Amino acid sequence: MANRKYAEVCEEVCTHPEILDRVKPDMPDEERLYDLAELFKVFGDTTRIRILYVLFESEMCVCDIAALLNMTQSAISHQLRILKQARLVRSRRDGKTVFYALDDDHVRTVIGQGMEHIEEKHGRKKS
Amino acid sequence: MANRKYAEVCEEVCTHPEILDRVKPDMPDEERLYDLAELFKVFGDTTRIRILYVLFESEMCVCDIAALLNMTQSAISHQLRILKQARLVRSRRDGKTVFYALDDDHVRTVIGQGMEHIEEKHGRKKS
DNA sequence: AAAACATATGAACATCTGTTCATATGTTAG
DNA sequence: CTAACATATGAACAGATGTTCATATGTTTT
Repeated sequence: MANRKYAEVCEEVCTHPEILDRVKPDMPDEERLYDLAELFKVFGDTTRIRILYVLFESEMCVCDIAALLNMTQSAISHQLRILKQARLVRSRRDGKTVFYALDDDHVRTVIGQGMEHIEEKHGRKKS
Repeated sequence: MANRKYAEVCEEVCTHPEILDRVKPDMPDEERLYDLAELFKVFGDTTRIRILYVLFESEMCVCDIAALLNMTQSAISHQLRILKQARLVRSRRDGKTVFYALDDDHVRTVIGQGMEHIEEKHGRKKS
């Protein structure tokens, strides 16, 4: 089950074994790629993106975020849990309320690059 | 239906109107935030991440990618369509075969930052 | 024109995901 | 201790998503 997979898909004319053999060793572990996809999955939801954007400004309690986004406290809490598990936000408790904040600056960079990509691609009308 | 939403969620003690009023005008349009989430959704799948990583090395035809990832030609083609719609890859036809390549460098930056985030967060054992 | 091949695509299916609702946990005030 | 409040969480439901299968499109060769 090791290396007859090349031939399974298309004929030998199409696949270029030399490329395959060169590229394959450079691929990261499956586990890393899986984790990476999981991370981006976290960014891939409007509610969570909006939460992150809100936290760009300042730390905030669950209740404030819910009010600001006009959503249920429960919904926000569920999403904050996901963001926290992904280490994108951290929380501190102050009495009854829990304040959430961005955990590091990768969040800003990633979202910033994403925004750049969108602006660039949407804003081109000619070649 | 305008501004009683603050009170709907929790009592006036919790929400801090001055924060809300300060943060709200700084939020991007809903449409942009939606597009941004859509973009990251594209990154949020193992198959697509693997495809992008493969294309880091060189342009490649559908068949080669399928062979390299040990997946169906159909599955890869479907995913390439999504990547192309998101302007993350572009394609050129050469006879019967179609070659795909990364469309710009935001891809590298975003994935790079994502990787950094993962490595950093996984690699911390002490405070 | 027909055969062969690389790629694209529509429909169907199973799986995953986000919200809601009800309720539990944890903290402070009385 | 009890009431009040902020947050967390489990179950359930609806909608989104990725793969497979069958088939269509497009290109080259004969």
